[in-house]
Amino acid sequence: MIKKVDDSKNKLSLSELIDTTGFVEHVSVDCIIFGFNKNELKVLLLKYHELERWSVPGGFVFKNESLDDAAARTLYERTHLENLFLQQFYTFGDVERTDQNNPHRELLKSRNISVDANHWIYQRFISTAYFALIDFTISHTFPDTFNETCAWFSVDELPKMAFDHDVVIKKGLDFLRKNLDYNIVGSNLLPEKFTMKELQTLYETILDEKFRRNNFQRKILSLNILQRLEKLYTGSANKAPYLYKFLNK
Amino acid sequence: MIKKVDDSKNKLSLSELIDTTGFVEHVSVDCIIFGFNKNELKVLLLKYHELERWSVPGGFVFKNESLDDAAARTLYERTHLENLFLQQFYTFGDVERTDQNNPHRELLKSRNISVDANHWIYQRFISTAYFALIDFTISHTFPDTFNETCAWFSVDELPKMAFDHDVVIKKGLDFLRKNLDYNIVGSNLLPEKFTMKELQTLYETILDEKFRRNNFQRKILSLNILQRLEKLYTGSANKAPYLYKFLNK
DNA sequence: GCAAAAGTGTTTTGTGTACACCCATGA
DNA sequence: TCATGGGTGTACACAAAACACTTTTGC
Repeated sequence: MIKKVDDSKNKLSLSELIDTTGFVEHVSVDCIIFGFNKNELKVLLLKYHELERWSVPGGFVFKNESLDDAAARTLYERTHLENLFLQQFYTFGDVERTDQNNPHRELLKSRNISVDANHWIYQRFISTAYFALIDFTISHTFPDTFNETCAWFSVDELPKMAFDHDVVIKKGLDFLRKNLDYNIVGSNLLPEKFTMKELQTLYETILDEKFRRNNFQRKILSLNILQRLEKLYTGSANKAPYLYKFLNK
Repeated sequence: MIKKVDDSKNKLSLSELIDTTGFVEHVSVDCIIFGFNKNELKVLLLKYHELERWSVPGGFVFKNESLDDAAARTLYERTHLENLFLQQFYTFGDVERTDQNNPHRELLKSRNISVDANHWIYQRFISTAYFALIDFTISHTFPDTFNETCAWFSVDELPKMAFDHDVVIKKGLDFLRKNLDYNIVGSNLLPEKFTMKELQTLYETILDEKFRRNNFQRKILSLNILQRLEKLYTGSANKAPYLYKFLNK
């Protein structure tokens, strides 16, 4: 049914990927990686070299592996990122969801892997989606000589996406907005030390609304989740802002 | 592998249930049915006659069926309830979740259905959970001569549950509380016409806290989601309360 | 001294809560 | 006319929003 090819330079080869002995068929996990940089909320997307469509990192679930573990594992395998804040937010299970923009066929063909036409890899996936939050400033350490390309995209300027991943991202962003937690979002998307203005811009970006400088500061400080540190002198001709860190970090 | 038995009195026989030709293996849906009656939030649970454990209605997913449709279908098959408000809230995927209190073995044995020991029905299920909200006052129309017993239980006095269904119910209740929508909860859990006091008791029950009569009324009315109807004369020696209905009904 | 940006103080507005009072109902 | 429970009005506390002013920084 499956003709294996030499694909050993990859951490997890595609022929292994579709070998069903260990995987739960028709089930996958997807991870949206959110990062924040200069007024923009970004997502980290992957693209196989030979394809024109981008996708969020994800993969299959082993039969003896929990969904949460599968999310963390596939995230690591495809980005080398570890110990991220990961949270499940929705499971996508429409019948047509993998019909559109399904890159599996061309991907397997271009690699000379022949798979039976009615193999489950061509059928509908029930996909449980997670989102991860990471500090954008350490993101350039990603391995970009993987078997795929990775790049950051602004959430409102997504490229051509595989499957229904544009819908997945939209829903993930909705979830992030509705369940906004000052502590979790701030402490995972910002570097360890940050100014009040950076924190404010982060929340303004995610929620897509503006706050008053002074009222925002008062509200955040009243939550008692920040520790005030030294001042940050940038050389500009104005009062130097304090740096802060989250108490739980 | 599977020895069929005559089970034709059931809508969906167990032998069909474990016949894997049409189902996605290792995947299921579960539905928590919430009902409200006299200061108590209840869940509708099912029990096979020969078993000691109760479970929420649920079932398997056809390969050409969406998760949402599967939830609605299994709910109908096992309770004959249709067109309910149904919402997905979480997908449970821990490896040990179906090890504990798994009734499949004894159920199949008692019905003389022999299934291979390593059949997927004995393995871990990835289960997407939904909750439904229904008007308790029409609930007595359920068929109770099904192939199982069904009964209402208070959410804080659950019987011995199959699998991890107690955890599923707890998480569903949490979701309901955190995402409380006055419109959705009220218009699905109450009869068409209701008094302000009934509405208040509903919210007090779900949120497990008390409100002031007058302040609650003001707050609800300010949302402009209710239509005031005629008064309700009960024969008691006090001012008759207005009846209300939701505008979206 | 000046502009720019940060920090803090004060006033106003709005919402939630507590208390009080009046009204309808049937015995 | 009385007890009971429903409806409405008002006062207060607190938080959010709006506005104003002061402080720091480098030129």
